Amino acid sequence: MSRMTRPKADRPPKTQAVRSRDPARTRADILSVAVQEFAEHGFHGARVERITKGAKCNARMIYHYFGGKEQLYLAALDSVYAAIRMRETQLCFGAGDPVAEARRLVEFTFDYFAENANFLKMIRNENLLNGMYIKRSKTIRDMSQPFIAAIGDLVERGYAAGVFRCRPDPVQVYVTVVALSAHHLNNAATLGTVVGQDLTDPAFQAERRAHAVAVVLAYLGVRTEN
Amino acid sequence: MSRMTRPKADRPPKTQAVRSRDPARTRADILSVAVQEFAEHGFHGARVERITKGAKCNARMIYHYFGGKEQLYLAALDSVYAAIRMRETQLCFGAGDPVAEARRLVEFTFDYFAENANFLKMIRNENLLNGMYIKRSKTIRDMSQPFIAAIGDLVERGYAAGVFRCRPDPVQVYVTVVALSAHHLNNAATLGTVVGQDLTDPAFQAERRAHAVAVVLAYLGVRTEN
DNA sequence: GCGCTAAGTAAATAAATTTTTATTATTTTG
DNA sequence: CAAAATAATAAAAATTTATTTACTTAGCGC
Repeated sequence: MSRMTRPKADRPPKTQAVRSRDPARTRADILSVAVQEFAEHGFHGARVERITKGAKCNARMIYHYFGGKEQLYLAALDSVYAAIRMRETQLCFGAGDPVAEARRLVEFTFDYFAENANFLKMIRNENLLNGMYIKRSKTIRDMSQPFIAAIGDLVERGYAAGVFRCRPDPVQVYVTVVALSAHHLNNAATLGTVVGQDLTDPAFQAERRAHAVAVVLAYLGVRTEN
Repeated sequence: MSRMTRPKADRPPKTQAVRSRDPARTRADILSVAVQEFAEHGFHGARVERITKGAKCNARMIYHYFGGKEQLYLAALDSVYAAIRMRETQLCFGAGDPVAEARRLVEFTFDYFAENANFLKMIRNENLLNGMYIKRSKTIRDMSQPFIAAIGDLVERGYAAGVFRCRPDPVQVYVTVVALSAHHLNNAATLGTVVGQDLTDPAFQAERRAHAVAVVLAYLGVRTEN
């Protein structure tokens, strides 16, 4: 009864932790949690309530900063693509031993997918939606062009040097590299059940990495007697 | 004339096409449409209303025959797995030229995925759900074991005969065959945007098929001078 | 300090989707 | 052929989920 700090007459004296005001941080928090949520559950499975819980903020903030669930999804998709684009520009292919470069190409792709699980998960969902949103994003469209061009160069150089024994379509090679690096992650649950192994196990992944490199090099006709 | 279909007095004389009673057909219709719906939109994106529309029946029927949306999803998943299991048992590997058999293995997998789009789509969604439901299905778990065992045999025979130059882990080979056959379909939307080609185009698919075979044979060390 | 703007909160609303209830009609069977 | 069983329908109810409204308050520039 005799509370020293008398609570508001018409409001329960909730000990609410008032979030300090920090627009940039709030926005970033929401986006970060949203990537996680959309990656984990897909667009339709994602719940804005879970996002607010995770970002420790109010649902209103999502509408304040992003406009709605859909726009938030788009922002999340853009953000994971921006991240990989940054990484891709860092490694510069073009010079050096074609065989070493080819190996590096596979290993980079493989490792990036393994380390950035959310990227593949976002993409898996985006494909479930038939690329509904990716088509809107101009920035995404032409981001991997240099990557594919680099593969084209690589193939030509390796063939000219006589270390590769074929000159395949760079697009096919690109798709193959990505497929070998991504499929076991994208389908870890079902494949794991079917083959009776845990595909997320580091030992399997290490084996898979070496296998992927071996497959690509063998296809290019590189001699690997060992 | 005594049986002139006189409309009920206390009910509007709606010209409703009364569905003839056929439990088996109704159930089958629902299941078939459900496979389509779940494949297209995933579990969370699927709408029971669309399923009833497609199956030309009432929502109540879904609960009548299956128990609910979740159980219907499980039935749909089982049904697509049952279909591929049936096909797999038909082609019997084991004898014959190892190289021809290996080629047949890749081509079968590739063609099955291409022709049965719903299978891959159901699986993609199931992985998005982290294999939540596949784990419950005992029948699915051990269905591909013979397939993998066949690959193991194939590898051994080919190696013994000297036509293969390595003896890889059958599981890795299996994952690779599936990856090469499935990834471009699973990611047609995003990959297509990124490489600027329509991956659903028959010409691309034909090229991809040949590529997949070439990659696997090259990896196994088969000489294909041509 | 003062007031204004925008960040933040709580709670209501609106919309959608799944699930049940109540009822009718058809087929099967004793 | 009557009665029981069950397939089918319409519509309501329950539930979940996204979005808005109305309001509060912190923090910044003056």
